[in-house]
Amino acid sequence: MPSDTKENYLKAIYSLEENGEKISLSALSKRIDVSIPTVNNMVKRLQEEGWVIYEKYKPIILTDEGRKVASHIVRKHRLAEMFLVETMGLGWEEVHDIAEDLEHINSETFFNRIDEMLDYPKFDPHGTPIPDKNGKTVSQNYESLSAIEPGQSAVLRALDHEQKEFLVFLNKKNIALGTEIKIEEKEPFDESVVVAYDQFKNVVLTKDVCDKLLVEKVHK
Amino acid sequence: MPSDTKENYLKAIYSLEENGEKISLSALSKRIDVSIPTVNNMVKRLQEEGWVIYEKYKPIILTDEGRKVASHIVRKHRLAEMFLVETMGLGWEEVHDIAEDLEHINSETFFNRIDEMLDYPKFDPHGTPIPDKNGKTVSQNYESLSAIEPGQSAVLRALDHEQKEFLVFLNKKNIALGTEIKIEEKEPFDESVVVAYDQFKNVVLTKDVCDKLLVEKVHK
DNA sequence: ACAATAAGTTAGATTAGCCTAACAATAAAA
DNA sequence: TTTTATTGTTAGGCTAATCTAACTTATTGT
Ligand SMILES: [Mn+2]
Ligand SMILES: [Mn+2]
Ligand SMILES: [Mn+2]
Ligand SMILES: [Mn+2]
Repeated sequence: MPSDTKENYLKAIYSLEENGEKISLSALSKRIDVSIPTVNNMVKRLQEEGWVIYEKYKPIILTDEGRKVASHIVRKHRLAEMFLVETMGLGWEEVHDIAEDLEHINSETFFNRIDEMLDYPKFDPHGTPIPDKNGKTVSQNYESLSAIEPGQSAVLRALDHEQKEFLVFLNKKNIALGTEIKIEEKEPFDESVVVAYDQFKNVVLTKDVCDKLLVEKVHK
Repeated sequence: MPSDTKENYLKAIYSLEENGEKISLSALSKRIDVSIPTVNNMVKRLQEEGWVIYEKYKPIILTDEGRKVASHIVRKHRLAEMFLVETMGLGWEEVHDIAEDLEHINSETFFNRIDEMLDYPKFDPHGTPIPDKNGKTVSQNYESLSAIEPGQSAVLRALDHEQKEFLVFLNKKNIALGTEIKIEEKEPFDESVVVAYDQFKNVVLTKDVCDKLLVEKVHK
């Protein structure tokens, strides 16, 4: 088993892969906030231990073993987040940091029980899919709210960032997963939109926000 | 804040102090399973950082700050154990190892919520007191089952060891906290006892086991 | 095609936490 | 009171994970 540190590297590679971003040393360096030489050195070690494949100046690839470990960490992270929200009643904005620690807990018993108590959830509190024990995730086919045309409605299904500030912002606006949002108007100048949802009308959302809201179009 | 490693040293010193054992480098070394020179070196560092007081060839003492940190770790450990048993339904024999990891989680929110969900428990699943936020513990005044005379009864209140094998043994014997045990007979030769409890009669317990069962005498 | 920029590499160093081997001090036993 | 056993100390070394400074290779824009 790799150390917690190595688990974090594998997880970071896995996430970049999940988002279709290119996996360079510098991308990794930014993601885990560590100097490039450090990443360079660590990736070599991960390679020696069979978790990744890396050649000078080429992108980093997870081996099957590496992907298995990484998906297991991600699974534990997302199960933990779900547990913290559903069973313990914490807010979706406060669970990520705690899950960063919980994901490294090494106990099948603990996570099996969480999985069972939550009735085998497929998504975490931010709508992100939870990998199963074999690392498989249900594919999600959402589009960004920015892609929805005026007059159309869409249901919020997931977020593509889980920064505390963003989640607190959504709380303040009373937007949650499942909220049906109607695009009333689009301002061409700054690409902001006017939306309506639940009892709220004429709410303005910037493009930055819309980009991060992953929705499913409503066909009426 | 000290590192997880340092937290473990402080916790070990705290536990030895709690059991009234003398706190030497070699005792610590055995407790945390690390060489004596390593402990020696670490204790010096803990001293520099103000967590302990140590002079060559003298016993180690926690500073107020050190005791505060240590009791907080112990609090988190025991709260975690209680949560794993009471809320998650794990057995008292499987929670210690998981709690060894959970105790280092750094989230007031997480542990406050656990404390709240458990309705502010005073004892962990093994009957050991949980320090409050100020490090205070309710004093327990139990005696070992070995000290109970034939004909007398006593209620099991706590254990002074929580090795998995011991707890599994107690499960097999159907002995739990709260079980009222009557001493029927004492064998002088090997100090084993014959006891009765619930529907069970003529159960033989060795002195080794009785020593570890902390009870409260029943006055009838 | 070439200069500028971005990305990756190498070397050398540091800190935390651990070890063993050899030695010194204290406490316990004879 | 010596001897023996326990306990503590010092010295020297190791690995994991990090850093900065200086340099090299690749990519990009003109
Ligand atoms: Mn998260
Ligand atoms: Mn999440
Ligand atoms: Mn425990
Ligand atoms: Mn316990």
